[in-house]
Amino acid sequence: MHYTRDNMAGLLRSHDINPTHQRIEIAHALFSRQEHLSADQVMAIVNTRHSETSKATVYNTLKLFLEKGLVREVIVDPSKVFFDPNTSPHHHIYEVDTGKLSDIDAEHVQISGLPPLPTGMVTEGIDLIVRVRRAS
Amino acid sequence: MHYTRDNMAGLLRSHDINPTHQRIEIAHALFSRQEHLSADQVMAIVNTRHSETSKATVYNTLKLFLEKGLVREVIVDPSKVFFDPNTSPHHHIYEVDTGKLSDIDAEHVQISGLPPLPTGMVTEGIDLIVRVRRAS
DNA sequence: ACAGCAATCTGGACTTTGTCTAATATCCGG
DNA sequence: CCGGATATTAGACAAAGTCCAGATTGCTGT
Repeated sequence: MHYTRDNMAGLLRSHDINPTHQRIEIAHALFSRQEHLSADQVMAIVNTRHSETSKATVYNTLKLFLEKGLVREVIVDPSKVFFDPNTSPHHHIYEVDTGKLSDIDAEHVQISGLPPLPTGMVTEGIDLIVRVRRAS
Repeated sequence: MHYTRDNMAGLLRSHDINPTHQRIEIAHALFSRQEHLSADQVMAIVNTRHSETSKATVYNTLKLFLEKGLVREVIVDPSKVFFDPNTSPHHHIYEVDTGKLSDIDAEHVQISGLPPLPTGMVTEGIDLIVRVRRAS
């Protein structure tokens, strides 16, 4: 299945998002690349094409996608948030010197021995980040 | 053992840090509380006392402490970095609605099944963050 | 077609966190 | 007490993100 703009409209609708021109472009930027992009990068990509999309819209749209479960937020760099079109359970490897971020499939990763949560709390998600750097 | 300012001087020296007045105050803020503090919070605490410490010094000092292994950085909130005086291996629970951050001792937590690292890479650290919220 | 209305988009001002710089202050050895 | 290295400072700056009031878009019913 390819990530055409038409398919993006369907994807948005299936997540209860009104598929506007700008939203389709932003979704396309994320899904056609299958990469982790910052808001900045999304804006740059979307604005190399014909139509201009404002900063406010990029941020609003990414937040909307997040709420609707279309993308995931990855917080590894203190200076910017990355948005991840892969919402299946997985973890991340972060190369601290280059900023490169890649996925680890959660399928074979086992985390055991976590203490019980405080009462009345539910888990929203577990983020596992392996920070690596080039051996010196 | 109490976290007096005198003991802070020793702690700093043992980490190869010249114990100046400002550095002692900042270390004291972190270690006497044993809490996760942001740069902002550190500055607020340090400046309620007699002496004023500039923003630049607070940031410089926290970065220095980080390099010297005196504190650890915790990246869970896109808008600010927390500094953790606990450098022993441990993980974190983050309450997404309140911003409260607490420790999970790593002793009994087992993480298995991680894939091999790309060649030439070494692990700098593994961050495990359990994001929780009040059940609704 | 088109008036009315809700949803969306926009530029730009604003906030916050953090960095940088050049000048000043402090400390220490001789 | 001089001189150099180390530390601190105020304030300008940068980057990410938020907010708002006004303009656009795209339905809906007639």
